[in-house]
Amino acid sequence: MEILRGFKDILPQDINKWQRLEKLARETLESFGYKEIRTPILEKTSLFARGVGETTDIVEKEMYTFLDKSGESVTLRPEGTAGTVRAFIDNHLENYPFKKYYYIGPMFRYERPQKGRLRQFHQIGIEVFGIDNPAVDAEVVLVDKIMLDRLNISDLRIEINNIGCPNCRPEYSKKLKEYFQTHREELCDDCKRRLDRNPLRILDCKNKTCSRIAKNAPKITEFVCDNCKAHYEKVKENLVALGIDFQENPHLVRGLDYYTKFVFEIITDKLGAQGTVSAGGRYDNLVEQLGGKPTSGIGFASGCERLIELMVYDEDQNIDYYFACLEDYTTCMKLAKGLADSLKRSVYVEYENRSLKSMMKKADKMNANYVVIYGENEKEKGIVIVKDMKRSNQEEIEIEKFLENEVARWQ
RNA sequence: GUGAGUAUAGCUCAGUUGGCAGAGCACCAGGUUGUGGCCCUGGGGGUCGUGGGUUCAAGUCCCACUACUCACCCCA
Repeated sequence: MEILRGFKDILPQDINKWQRLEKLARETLESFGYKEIRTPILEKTSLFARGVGETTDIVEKEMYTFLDKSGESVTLRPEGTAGTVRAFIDNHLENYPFKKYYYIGPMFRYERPQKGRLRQFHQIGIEVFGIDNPAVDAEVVLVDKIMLDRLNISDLRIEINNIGCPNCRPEYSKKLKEYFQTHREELCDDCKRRLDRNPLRILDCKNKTCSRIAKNAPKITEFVCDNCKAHYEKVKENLVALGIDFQENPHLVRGLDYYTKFVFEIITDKLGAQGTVSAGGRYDNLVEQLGGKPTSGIGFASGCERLIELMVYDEDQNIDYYFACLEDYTTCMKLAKGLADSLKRSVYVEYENRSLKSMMKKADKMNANYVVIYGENEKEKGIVIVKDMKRSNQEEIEIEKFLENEVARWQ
């Protein structure tokens, strides 16, 4: 039996990184008033088709979609926003005072695996509902940035852009199409296809000829409506006020249809081709599009696997007490129980019949702070030996005073 | 979906012009009687990714398949 392609076990050896990532992310997001929301991993296919966009690559060719036993088409979530919006509408969260949410969990996309790209991957994301104020756009970037700082991830750059709204983007899209149409023959095959479907994506093409042509393409800033323009300018002002460095990238576009106005990406060049660590933006029409009352929205999503590759930290895996039992396991268990239960210390009782030497070796490998030795000699004398592995010394303690003695040690 | 590279022990990898399957790390056991790290000695572990083919003989050469890695694409 082998694991599915593009899927990965997260092993005990690596779990410290994951738990640290989740802990620091939660602390950061909760300190800014975000509440966790947990939505199902499986949703109706139509949610993503309508939310993410029928013509996006995600919906067209990357979703894990199948029929359930009732014949309903269901899909493993490829991203977190659609489900969160659905939950917001379904549960009438517009009447709940907290409108800022975060999620952590697995997402699924059927893509060819490569560095920083898996078929099951994990995202940490936030969503803010019902706040039009451009100040909150800046807050979203700030929260993302602080989270990354706390994870000790550096050398990142923030790129932003204004991609307009349904009032102004179609006009820009049309102009862009006209422009690229005149260079049609020079474009790569992918871009020829994009010309009809989503000309904005040509701006993002890495093909040399395409990007050269794109350089002289009409700029979206010349077409955005006054509303979008004013919003974007305010976001920038707030970012500057918060001391967040950013670059404007007029070629930054998003692959999901729901984005409007302000979009951003946080990028590293340490991860090869998949350098986007975090990305997000505003989606002012999505709630309405999915059947809710007109409600604005903004959020971001971060790729956990990518964050983990970039996290810098000192690993410190250990246990507090290793119990080297030479015969009387019952007594060892009772002693260990006291430590774990009342003192909240991590304990490991050795149940394998090993030599003392091999137990000492194992305790060393587990990076135990203390080894409690209890064998025939100790039993006769009514004591236990507690060895301090870091200082390499040991003491004999009367068995009745053991817990008391250890309580004192940790005070 | 496309391209390139890789596939030998739990891990990282050697393996000459085809001729008995190797190292380091990890694991286990010893190095006097019940004490870790360093060192020394020994041990267990491999259908050489899978299936064909060439050959007296294939880890090695040929073909197919599969998986992994990176890149395209796409995105977090």
